[in-house]
Amino acid sequence: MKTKDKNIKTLDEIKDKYYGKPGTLQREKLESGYENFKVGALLLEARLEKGLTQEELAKKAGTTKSYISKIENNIKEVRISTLQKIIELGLGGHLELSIKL
Amino acid sequence: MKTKDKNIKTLDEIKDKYYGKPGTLQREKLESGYENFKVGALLLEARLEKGLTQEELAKKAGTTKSYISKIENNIKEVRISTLQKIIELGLGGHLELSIKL
DNA sequence: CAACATGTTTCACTTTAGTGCAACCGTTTT
DNA sequence: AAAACGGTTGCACTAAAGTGAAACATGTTG
Repeated sequence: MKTKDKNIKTLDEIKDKYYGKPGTLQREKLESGYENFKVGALLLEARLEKGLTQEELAKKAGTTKSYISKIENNIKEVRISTLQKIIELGLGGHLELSIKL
Repeated sequence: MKTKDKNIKTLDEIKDKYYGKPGTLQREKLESGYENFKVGALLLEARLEKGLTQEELAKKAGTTKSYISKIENNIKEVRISTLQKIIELGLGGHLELSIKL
């Protein structure tokens, strides 16, 4: 890829590559945050906004790029505390949770 | 306790009991959603708003009251997908996630 | 094309969430 | 004061997250 060039290498290009063109099922899921499918997309987007590679994020968060990859591709479920840790340490942000009834 | 009397047996009374009077450290953490401490409080509040007992929630969500108790008391970490399941099946609501950078 | 960067995948190993059940503790209720 | 209700705690089991490291795919750059 090559996302180092100051963040914006267009998030949409990334989405196209990872989730298909707009209109496809996967892309719709990404956009609407369907089920836990959202988790990977959420982290991916946040990471790209920070202009970090998986490896950089992993190092800061105290984990490995392979694990980050698995989260972003929704291959592994993730604990809330783990996601929080990655976001806080790796991205300097924080996770917000809320229950809508 | 006795929360069946049409939902509101004052949420604040519950908070007092579980997290101490306003001003204490635990209560502050609850109110401000500090770290993963928030997860238990979040579920507790949502459940009380629906006027359900742990057992009723557990049954709907397909789990046990002991597990619900452990989540509410932050004794066990919880996966995002698991929390989603409990909220959707048990409370008829949904979990919202967002990353603040 | 060779070297490099980024991300994916596999394998193996340790820890822990998820689950069930049973016993227990305080409060209410009868 | 015994039974019922709501919640907590303990133990044991198994499925999967969490972790590391290495190999691989692919695109990019010198």
